[in-house]
Amino acid sequence: MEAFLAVCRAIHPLSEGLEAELRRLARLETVPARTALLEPGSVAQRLYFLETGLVRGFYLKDGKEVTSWFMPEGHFVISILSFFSRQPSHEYLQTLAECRLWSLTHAQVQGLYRQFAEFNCIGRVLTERYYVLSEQRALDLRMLPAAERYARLLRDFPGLVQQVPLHLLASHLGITAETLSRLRARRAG
Amino acid sequence: MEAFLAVCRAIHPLSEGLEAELRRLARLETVPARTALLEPGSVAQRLYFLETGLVRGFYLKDGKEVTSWFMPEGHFVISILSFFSRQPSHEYLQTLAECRLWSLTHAQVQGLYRQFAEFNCIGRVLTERYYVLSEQRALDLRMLPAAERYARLLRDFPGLVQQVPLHLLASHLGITAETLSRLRARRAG
DNA sequence: ATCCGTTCTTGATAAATGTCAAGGGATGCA
DNA sequence: TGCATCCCTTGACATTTATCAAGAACGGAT
Repeated sequence: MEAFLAVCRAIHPLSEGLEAELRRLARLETVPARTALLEPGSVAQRLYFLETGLVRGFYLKDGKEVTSWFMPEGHFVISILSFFSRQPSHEYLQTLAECRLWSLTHAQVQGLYRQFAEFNCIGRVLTERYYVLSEQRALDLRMLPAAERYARLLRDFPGLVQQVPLHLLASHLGITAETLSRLRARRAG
Repeated sequence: MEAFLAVCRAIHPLSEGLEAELRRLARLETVPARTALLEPGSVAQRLYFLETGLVRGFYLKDGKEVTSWFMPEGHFVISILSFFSRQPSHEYLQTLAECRLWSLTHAQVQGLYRQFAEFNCIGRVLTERYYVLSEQRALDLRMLPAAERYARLLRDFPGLVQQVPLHLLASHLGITAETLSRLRARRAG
């Protein structure tokens, strides 16, 4: 809870009322690895803050899983498309390790926006921040060769290679597990 | 100007003070086709609202232009990465037709956020909205075959094919002009 | 200790797409 | 009118990556 509040506070001071509401509304849950936080067909109802653990988002393409992102602890976790557009998701959210999660419902978040003007500033800055990360990911996927994308993933998420199986990394990089395996063999990395 | 204000008003009512400031600060310019609004190396200083015309964003990859997006009239136009992260851009913004543009500097936008709490709500909702569009684009690029991406581009931007040369469309779809040409020959579209 | 499933690697082959090159057709300008 | 340029198409070929298949290495469960 403190980590979550600290992220908000770093953007804009929290009024007493807002902090109290956040503490009152936020729900804590601890879930084991390989738990689904969201499944296709349902509308994303909760905004999660990942205190500890690791989460990924993925889609199915021709029956196979394509990992769209990984999110480490200290970050917010949602399906952007479903949570913001209020449409049924095509995306899965899944824990990759035991996770400690704080969450608010979509309705609660909207209520906080109405009740506390300052919360709009926090929401705006957070949205901008994750938008930038998302654009950078999309750009990398588009502009860099697979080997370089792998190198950056290693740089940006050291330890991820130890935590998740290779085929998840491969699908995130936009290549098959076989291609990634050969890539590593060539570069001895 | 009215189109710009209408988009804002549809999200949150504008106080007299905010509307007056927007009218006072916003700068109008009319520029011919093929004008650069942003070039690599400089930090994006302005947030544009495109009243009429057509704009694209593109990068250079191995010396060749890769179009990352097109934006039609009635929309906001910025380099997300440069404007939000305040880093020198790698992206070009370029008009594809004569454009009528209203714009605010980054400093002006930040000032409005500080001065008018309601503006944070507008900024938040707009950021969410474009974030969703960006995610959907990235997802399409990743999950759909090239032919389907082309079909959707035709659907989402009817008229674009008449306005811009084929190789711009191709690079936006993530394929070469030759491949797109063959694709159209096969499907007779 | 053994069995079983998962992960990772490697090889052979196929499919998709890129690259290079050439040519036709439209457009604008001298 | 003629020329230059740009746009689009098509062909031949190279390259990249996927697909299919097999097997080795590892760990957990019984």
